[in-house]
Amino acid sequence: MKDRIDEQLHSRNIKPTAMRELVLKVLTDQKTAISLPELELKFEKADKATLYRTLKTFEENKLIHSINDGTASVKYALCRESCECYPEDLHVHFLCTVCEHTYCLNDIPVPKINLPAKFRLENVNMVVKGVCSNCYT
Amino acid sequence: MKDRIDEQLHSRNIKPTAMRELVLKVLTDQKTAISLPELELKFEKADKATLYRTLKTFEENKLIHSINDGTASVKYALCRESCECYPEDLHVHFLCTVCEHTYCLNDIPVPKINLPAKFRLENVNMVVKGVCSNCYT
DNA sequence: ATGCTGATGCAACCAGGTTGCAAAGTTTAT
DNA sequence: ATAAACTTTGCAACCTGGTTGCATCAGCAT
Ligand SMILES: [Mn+2]
Ligand SMILES: [Mn+2]
Ligand SMILES: [Zn+2]
Ligand SMILES: [Zn+2]
Repeated sequence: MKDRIDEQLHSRNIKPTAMRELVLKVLTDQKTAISLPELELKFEKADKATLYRTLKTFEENKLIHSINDGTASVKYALCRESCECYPEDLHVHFLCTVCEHTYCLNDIPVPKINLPAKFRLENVNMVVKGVCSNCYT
Repeated sequence: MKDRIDEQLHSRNIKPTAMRELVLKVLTDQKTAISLPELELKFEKADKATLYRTLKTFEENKLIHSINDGTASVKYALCRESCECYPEDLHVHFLCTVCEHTYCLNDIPVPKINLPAKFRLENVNMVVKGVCSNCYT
């Protein structure tokens, strides 16, 4: 288990500290994306700033990606093994208005957009809001 | 001028107060979307809470729509005359990473997405980040 | 004029995010 | 082995955008 975690960290050139292993473990166990405040709650006693910087490190090294779902807090989720966060790697996200969970729709790539002349695309954030299958009536 | 403004307010069932006229005037003159903090700066002396509530009223009545571009602050821009903010009315937004302006790409509708089974779509926020034509090198 | 309703202004508050700095831990050089 | 250099952590403080409670004010109906 720990081996697998450390391997993941190593593959993204992140030094495996105790804190980082714990955070990555939490992220791995998540089925939906998690925010910094939510992450704090996963620990008995953990420093917000450290978690914040851990997430930043993870994101900079493309171990995780951030999602702006329009709620108060940014969510984070693991990148796939092969992900380099290029526009063509991106997928759609889904925010359920009932359970408030944010899903990575890994199988749904962000559609290609034809921008006006002389607009250069670098990144895309596409979030669909609605009701998820768990909350479906 | 004022006639036009009041007409717009009236068409969305918003009582035309002095404050609202001023705010709508600012929004009309904007070429790019504007945030609450930016809106505050447009006035010599204006109350944040009032502006906040004005924007909320405008949004609830579909005179404006909000844009979550991933920056610290939510942006607002006028809806088109015919807009009812249904999913099929939505367009793509563009955040320039150089000038930091957020554009409504009114001519680019948000592409239709096929969600997984039993996911119901209610709304979509699609923001492209990159370099705009003004900042294009 | 009087009273009702909604809009405004002010102040205080809240939460997420961010930073400075010193202590602790790790790596590298001598 | 020891010291120096660098990285990570923990704590506290701070900033900012957003939000709310409440008293006052303006407009409209009676
Ligand atoms: Mn995702
Ligand atoms: Mn728009
Ligand atoms: Zn749900
Ligand atoms: Zn630009």
